[in-house]
Amino acid sequence: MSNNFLSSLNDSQKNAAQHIDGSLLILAGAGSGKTKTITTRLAYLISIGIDPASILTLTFTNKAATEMRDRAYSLIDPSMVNTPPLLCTFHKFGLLLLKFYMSELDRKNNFIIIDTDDKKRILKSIDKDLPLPLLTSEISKYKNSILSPTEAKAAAQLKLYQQIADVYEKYENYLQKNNLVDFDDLLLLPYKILCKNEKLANELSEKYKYIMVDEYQDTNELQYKLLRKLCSTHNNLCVVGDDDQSIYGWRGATIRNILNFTEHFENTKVVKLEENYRSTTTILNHANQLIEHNRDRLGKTLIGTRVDGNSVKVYESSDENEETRKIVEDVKKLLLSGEKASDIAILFRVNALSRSLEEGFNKAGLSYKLVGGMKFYERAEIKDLIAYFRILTNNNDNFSLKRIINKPKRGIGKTTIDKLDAKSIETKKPIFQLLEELEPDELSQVVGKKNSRTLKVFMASVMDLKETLEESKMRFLDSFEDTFDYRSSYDNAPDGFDRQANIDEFYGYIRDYFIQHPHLGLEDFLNEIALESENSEFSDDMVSMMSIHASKGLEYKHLFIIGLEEGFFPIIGDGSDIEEERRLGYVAITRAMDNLTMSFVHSRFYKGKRASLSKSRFLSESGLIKGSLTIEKNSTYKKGDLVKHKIFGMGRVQKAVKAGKDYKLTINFSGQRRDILSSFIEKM
DNA sequence: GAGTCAGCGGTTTTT
DNA sequence: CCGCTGACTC
Repeated sequence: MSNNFLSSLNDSQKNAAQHIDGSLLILAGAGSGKTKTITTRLAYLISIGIDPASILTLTFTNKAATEMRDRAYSLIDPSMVNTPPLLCTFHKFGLLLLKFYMSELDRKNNFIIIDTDDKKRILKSIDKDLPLPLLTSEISKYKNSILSPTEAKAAAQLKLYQQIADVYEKYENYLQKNNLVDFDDLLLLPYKILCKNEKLANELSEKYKYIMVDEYQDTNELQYKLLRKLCSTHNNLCVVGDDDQSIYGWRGATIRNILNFTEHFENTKVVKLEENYRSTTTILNHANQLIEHNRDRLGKTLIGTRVDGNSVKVYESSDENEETRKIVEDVKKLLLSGEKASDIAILFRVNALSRSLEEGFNKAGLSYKLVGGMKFYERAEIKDLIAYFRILTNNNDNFSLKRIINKPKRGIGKTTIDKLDAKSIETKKPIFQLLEELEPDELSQVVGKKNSRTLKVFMASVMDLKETLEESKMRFLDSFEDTFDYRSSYDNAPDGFDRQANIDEFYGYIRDYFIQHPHLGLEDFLNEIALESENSEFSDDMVSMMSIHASKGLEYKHLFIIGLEEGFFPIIGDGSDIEEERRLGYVAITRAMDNLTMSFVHSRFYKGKRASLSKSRFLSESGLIKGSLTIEKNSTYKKGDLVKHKIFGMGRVQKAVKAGKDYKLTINFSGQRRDILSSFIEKM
């Protein structure tokens, strides 16, 4: 094996890559060669004789896992490696553990993974009055804080939260009964198993002696605890992340994991990767200025390695049409000058802002791709097929059965389903079993004669299909269509063409899977795709449009960020976190390599109304425009407000006394107290 | 049970 | 403005 893979690293990168034992925190700024560093470390560990099977690398997305695997394998001489190191997403790792050790929780390992949509449907069926977004997020929070329904109930003070805890309990029972597992369970259940069986926990910890985690700033409480268990015998945990790029707080990630890493794990070595190889120094300069306004950070400044450029522009437009016109013009010029469309991207904080852009691009005849729309597996027709396949592998899956019991339409409506549900609860048997076991006249008593006949015919087809599946999984797909005519049910639908194309693609995909994995069955396929979001191919040469969240990890030579207006970016109001908004701004700016254009408008048409807007504070904070003019001068101040002074920098208000139009403020500037009039202060 | 229409609410997204 | 939900009719 060649060891010269280290030679292309800079000193800090090398320092991190050659670290062997003990905990390591790599603070990797945007564009600082993060992936290169940890893939090199992986190769390095193997090159010095550490058993690849003892190295575990965890990522968040399949995309990151694939990219890392590719890059790591290109560094390793495959002939040296017997077992490749395990490199996968957190959830995939959880799934593997559950497949092996589910019995520790007295559950069978033929469970089915449900997605967010399934979860919502189940919750809705348990309680249709409580607001669904609250329910889903609260239950997720409970699970991520390892709170059982009983504990959640005990902790609930308000009636609302008692109700939520109640639904949580029913939801958990439902999952257990149907042997379903949600995404949170893929982390929670392994954790429970490791808590329950200490011997096993130690064995696993011994097995995975070297653990690496990517994007550590996006881990949640549960992931941290799981990691703790896994490192309990060695403390060889290497995490990579950037506290300034933590943008998933709203879905449970806790930035504290990375901020407190050195306290969580003893004798941590910290390596900062601050050299940025991506952007011009001008761009970096503005990114740095912006993020400086945050308080909760470890503190790190990106150092440019590229030349300074005249590379940042601000566009001011009266409305979104003018904004679009300017961008379309710029994009046209870039393309004419020979730039590749795939080197150009437009980012926005809110997906709704893509509309006027899309119109403008269409009018101008420019092709574009909108990243992150409806996912393949979220399409109704695909979900229907998955539901069909699920009931074939898991008879307990009432939920999937109900989804397809009337698809294609066979005259079974809500009332009938309700009756079956009631009977299912009464007899404590899954609907599938009822339909199978009850004699036709018994079933008639539940749902009526006509429905009974329909359902019996339906069941006979399902059972036939099950048999075919056992005999030959390849023949099964044809039999499926022959029996249920699912594809042809879209023959005359208005959007039938697209849907049938999706169905064909899906069938093709399954066939391919069966060919690739002759020893694996339908059940394996289902669990595989549950964790998979399609990686849209980046081969098309088109201009990309996407949310800032979707842009994470990507880079573009020419970047436009639109919608820099208060309310759109940053979003303000409850549930929004200004520091996280600012990190989003930082992520957005640091996607740009050569040219960056930031755009704001005076008014925008949104939610059916035209709203007048003021420019984003981020424009002044990043030093792109002279600020203060648009900052509200007569706003009120109170204790705890974050403020900024031209000379003294950022501080927090300790006391505010009204003095005429102004306030007299006592401000704490990093330990230094000063009294300053509010007219000299910018509110953050 | 299936199709139609008013009314409501509408950050960010991966697994 | 646009898409989804739920009440209402055939």
